[in-house]
Amino acid sequence: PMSSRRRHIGSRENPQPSRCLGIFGLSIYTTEQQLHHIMSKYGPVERVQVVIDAKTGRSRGFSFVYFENAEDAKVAKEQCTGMEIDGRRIRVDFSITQRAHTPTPGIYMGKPTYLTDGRSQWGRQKGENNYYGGYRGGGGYRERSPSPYYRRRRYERSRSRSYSPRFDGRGIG
DNA sequence: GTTGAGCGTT
Repeated sequence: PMSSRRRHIGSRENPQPSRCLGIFGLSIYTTEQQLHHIMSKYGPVERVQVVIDAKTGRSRGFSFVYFENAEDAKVAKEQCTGMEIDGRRIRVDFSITQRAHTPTPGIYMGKPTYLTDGRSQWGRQKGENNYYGGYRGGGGYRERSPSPYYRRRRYERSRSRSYSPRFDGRGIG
């Protein structure tokens, strides 16, 4: 049963149309300014908020965009889902929640982003070397190949190297 | 500089 003081409408699978869009799957380098620029094509935008992780100060990879008109939000949602920004394919939906939580003085009451024993949700200790665990086989987290995401990023990085002595026309010597 | 999924704590 849902609280009568709920701050969200609808459900994850079935968000109800509103002026507020949630944008997910963002690169952590995508800015509110970029998003504003993109979303303004569909109508006046009241506000853009990229959600920042309080601990690291970096984007958590999602944001909320408030349009002035729900109709514009609808069009933007339809047009922008699947769009690529900074190498990431984004998902756009009507927001379930309509605003941030009310700030609570004192201790943080939200869901923890990280497990409290310092172990990430992938079972690796923070700071542990990436390459050695996997070769033990049988349960090592690296026995599988890197994720498609990671391989793609790696590929793009290699493509964007600005200088390569072998291929600059002069050779190495 | 970016892994994995993610609905927000000014």
